[in-house]
Amino acid sequence: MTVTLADVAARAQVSPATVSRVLNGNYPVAAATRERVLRAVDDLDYVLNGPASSLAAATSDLVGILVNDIADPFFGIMASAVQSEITGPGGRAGGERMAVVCNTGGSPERELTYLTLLQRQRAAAVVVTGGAIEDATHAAAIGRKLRRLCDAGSRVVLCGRPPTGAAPDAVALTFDNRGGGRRLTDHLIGLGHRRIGYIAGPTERTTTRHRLEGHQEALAAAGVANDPLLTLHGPYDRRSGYDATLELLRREPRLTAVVAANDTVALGACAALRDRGLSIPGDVSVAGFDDLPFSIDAVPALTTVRLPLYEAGARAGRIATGREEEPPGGIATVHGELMVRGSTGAPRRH
Amino acid sequence: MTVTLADVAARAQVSPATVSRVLNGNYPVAAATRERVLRAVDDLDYVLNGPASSLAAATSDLVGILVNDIADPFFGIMASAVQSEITGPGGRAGGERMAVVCNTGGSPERELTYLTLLQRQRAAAVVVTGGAIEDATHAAAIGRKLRRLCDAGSRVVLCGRPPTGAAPDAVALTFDNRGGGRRLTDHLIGLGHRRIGYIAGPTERTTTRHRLEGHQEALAAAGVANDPLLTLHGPYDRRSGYDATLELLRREPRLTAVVAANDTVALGACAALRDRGLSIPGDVSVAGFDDLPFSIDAVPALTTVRLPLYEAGARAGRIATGREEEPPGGIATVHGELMVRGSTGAPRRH
DNA sequence: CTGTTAGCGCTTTCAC
DNA sequence: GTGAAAGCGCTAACAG
Repeated sequence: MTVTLADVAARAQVSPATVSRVLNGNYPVAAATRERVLRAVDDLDYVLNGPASSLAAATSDLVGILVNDIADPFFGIMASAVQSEITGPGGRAGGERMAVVCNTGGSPERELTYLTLLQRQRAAAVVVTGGAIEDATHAAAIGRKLRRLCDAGSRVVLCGRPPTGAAPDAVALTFDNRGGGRRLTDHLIGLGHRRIGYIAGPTERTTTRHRLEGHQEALAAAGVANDPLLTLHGPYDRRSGYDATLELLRREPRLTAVVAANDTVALGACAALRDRGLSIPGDVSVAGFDDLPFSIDAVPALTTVRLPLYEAGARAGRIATGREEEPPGGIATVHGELMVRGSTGAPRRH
Repeated sequence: MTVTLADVAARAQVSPATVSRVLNGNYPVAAATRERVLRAVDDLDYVLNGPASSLAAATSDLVGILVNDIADPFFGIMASAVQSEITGPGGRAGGERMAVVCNTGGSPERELTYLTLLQRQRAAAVVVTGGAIEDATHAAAIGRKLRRLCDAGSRVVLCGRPPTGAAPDAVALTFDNRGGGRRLTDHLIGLGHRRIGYIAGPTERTTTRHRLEGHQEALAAAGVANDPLLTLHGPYDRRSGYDATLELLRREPRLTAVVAANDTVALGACAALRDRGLSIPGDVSVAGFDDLPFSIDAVPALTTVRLPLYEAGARAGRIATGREEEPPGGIATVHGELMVRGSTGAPRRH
């Protein structure tokens, strides 16, 4: 029924081994023979059987990419970058590696499931993006899984996630969330703000904690009291920013600035302020994090911390496929850049 | 070295066949035996070898999703929806199917490459999202490839792309781009606009053509001349909207409205108008297409055509995995909804 | 440079 | 309800 490598061999009048060698291009074959084989492949519309090939060779051309939410450009950009870098020479079968993008929804269970599935597929590499869950049990389980993946021969790269002690072989490209958060709030304090609301991400995530810690560090350094009432937690979505902003306004009418966990949340904050008839930054300044493409189009344009998501993803992809050397110690920190734009300004006078 | 099914069988004191049956859960096995096997699996940290399993069973649990640009929420939303629906009962090995998201960058070559790769992996299903290239040669090549995939047993679903004559077995969920474009321009004409610029997408794509045709249909119906100078083509990005808007303003100073090929392009148009000191919609109205999440946060909020991307993707995922019946004739049209918001209004008086 | 020969680890009839 | 055995289609030594 379906045409196999043996059929191609028969038609090209060579042995199956030769066909395999031509297809994988990793072994010297006479030009004439190669021609004949290639023609036979073409004539028969032959397509290599991936599972059979992976089984025999004990590796696959699949590269897993774990993301929290593929519909969020934060992850989309990284995934796209990883993918653009994993193709090319180095793999089997013409270097055509395939990206398997897995949507975990931020759930540790799904994260584990996908890691198992990738191990099952004998993935050549796995890139895990985004912050980690801080729950000790889950963290340990995921660490163990990552280590098993490494042991099984998959390369593991964390992109935007702190290193896991449990998986020492995994390379980590960590975002400097703390430093970025620090600089952002430093900027606001420099403008004269003192009553600053903070809309944090979901609890129990490293990204959330680090950004928040940076914020608090800045407050402390400036001698500004850290009023716990001014910090709210919520998911990384617009709604959370909207609701939290209204709540902050209720709790502290003298609020002059809102720092959001990321740009999407900041957009929600802006919407809430507009709906309340408050001007940005005249009445309240707003700042985000990440510098996603839409942030420049907010009105006024969003002050934020630019994370080089594409560059980080690309690097992760290269490391995952052995096209770039690992950073020393297997860990590299990726820094963000403060982008001061129209959404922040001096606080209003009373 | 690595633990195999035979190891599990030995430890559970059963035959490999039995272990396989337990793992696949598609065959009666005594409860006690199952328990023993499951324990052995756990004890040994056994993970099924996917390639071996796929080879023996002649199918895989991989579902391919082709997108033009994973960093674009338009595709991210559909991909996420497809993925959320492909897991669950029906597949082998506990129903855990894996999504393979492939970024084609809109290039027909890459599209073909990925389809081949998916065929090589013996993908259980393939969902192709986004508009098709209109070039006859490429269209035919892709049609042939899709048909071969169908023949090889993969289910093929087109999501947001017109049906391909070449692959009659493929199910198509088509977006009503023409109708949406028509309603959008009808709306502007209803407001009194006559000099309307149109920033179309890249040439040679069905999505571009259909949206544009809808626009022209509306002009014709209202007896408004279709000035070819007022239609510009460009990629689906912000930059294109920005540049094209400046060009339109140059070509036609009396311009009172700009219709963009999608929301991202519309955002670029808004930016250009702002930079020129023109107010929206006071001086110029702007409309987009798709209703991506950020569109509501544009200032003023963007008038656009909402496409139910998530719903369409979810349906595609269900059909791809046999959890929902195909639409009659294998074709269904997905309609958009006109969302009138602040970015469109009556034209200014001269 | 090319052919021969064993498997890779699993599924699946076919018996029992 | 369970086991034995025969491949699935390919790759990788090993010869030549």
